[in-house]
Amino acid sequence: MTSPTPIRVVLADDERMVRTALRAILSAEPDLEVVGEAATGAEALSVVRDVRPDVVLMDVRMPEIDGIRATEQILATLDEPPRIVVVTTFENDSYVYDALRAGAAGFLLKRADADALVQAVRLVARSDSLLFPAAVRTLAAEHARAHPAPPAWVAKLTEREGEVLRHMARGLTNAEIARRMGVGPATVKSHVAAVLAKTGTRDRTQAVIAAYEARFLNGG
Amino acid sequence: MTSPTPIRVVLADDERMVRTALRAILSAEPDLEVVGEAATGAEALSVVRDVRPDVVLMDVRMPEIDGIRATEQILATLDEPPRIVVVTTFENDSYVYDALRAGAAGFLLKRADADALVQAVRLVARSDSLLFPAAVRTLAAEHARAHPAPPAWVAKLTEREGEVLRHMARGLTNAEIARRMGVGPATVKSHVAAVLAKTGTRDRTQAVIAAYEARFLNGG
DNA sequence: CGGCGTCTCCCCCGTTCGGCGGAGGCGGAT
DNA sequence: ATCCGCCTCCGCCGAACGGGGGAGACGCCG
Repeated sequence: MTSPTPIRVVLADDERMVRTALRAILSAEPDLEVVGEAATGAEALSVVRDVRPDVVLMDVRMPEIDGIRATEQILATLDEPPRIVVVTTFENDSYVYDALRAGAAGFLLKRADADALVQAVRLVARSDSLLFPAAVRTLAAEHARAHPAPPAWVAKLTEREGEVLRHMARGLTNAEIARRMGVGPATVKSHVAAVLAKTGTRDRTQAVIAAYEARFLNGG
Repeated sequence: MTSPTPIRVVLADDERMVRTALRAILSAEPDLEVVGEAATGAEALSVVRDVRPDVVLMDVRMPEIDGIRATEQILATLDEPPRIVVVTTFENDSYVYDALRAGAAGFLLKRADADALVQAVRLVARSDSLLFPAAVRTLAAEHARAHPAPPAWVAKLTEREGEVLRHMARGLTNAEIARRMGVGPATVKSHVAAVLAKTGTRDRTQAVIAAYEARFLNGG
């Protein structure tokens, strides 16, 4: 059942102890072979280019180039790139998203036990026919589309104008906004006019549209 | 390295041949044991309740109760539920999302080779410390928020009313909408009134808000 | 001190909007 | 043949809206 040629693995982590531990775990398996190590993202790039491994265990936090960027560059520059498993200590969500978007084949926590580690390596080496393959990428892409950079006018709104826009985006009239904010209707009119000017819109409807497009509303 | 007690697996698929094939593959591994089979979602539920497996390979399409619902119910009703791997022929995105949302531990294509299959079973049995665990759930949750069920009023809008609402949501006035649609302003007024009535809103701004909240606009 | 931005409020004016009721034509369903 | 839904349009009215211009108060900063 064991394949004739072992799975060639490169370890990229700035801490020597981590590399040593990983090497010890992987070397105990006859079908796995650690063929290189790197302590920085840049080093990882050149090592991978030289030894052409099947799998890379890539730490996120590393000097010079972090693991995410190293992953991107490896996948972008090599013809038949290795499968890359991003390794980190904490399951920071944005790391996971970044790793997915960068094209990593998997995401592994350092607290994972030895058995999970070796099975992860075998798994990613075997291709992505398993466990949320391509679809996970589309999820990550969707996540990226869901968090675009906000337009410039958002920062230019004063606090009061922002409040008014929020109320406008809830469908309130000027009079209602005035009541809720404890000011006169004329004041609200002024704020609305300022909002229209800064958003480059001509009426409250267009302003609300702009607010939605800019994802100006936090809840919703 | 092999654990003393084998991993207990239940197969749920309405096609006998698939079950036989899976059983053949899994039985060849000393650390895996097929302890039950089910041909329907309902059957899967009772079998799992009886034999208490570690892992369930669950087909999506099944009579009576589909695999997704069966997964939901198993996870909801059992105290220490098994890890469930959803199996299907095509990598339909919505299936993947549904599986994730239902709480499945993995997603497997039927075209996956035997080795990938057994490693998948071993992997999910070993817990989710690996390959996009909890974070994948949050992604799925985000996807669910991004694609909620549209409100009832969407279906009740006539074609013309829908067009008008789209134009309203682009910030056009009644007169502009009338020009673009090649009708009189009075006609647009009628359509707008109908839209307001059916959406339960009192002015165009609130209607546009409703359109955005309902994701009535396809692009954007 | 003197500008500057912000928040507050005022008046006037024309436009737009939304609510009301009505009407005719057209096509599908019963 | 009749009803019903949809699309098309009409007039009238009050309310809300947006533009214009202005003004006083406050605080910040150079």
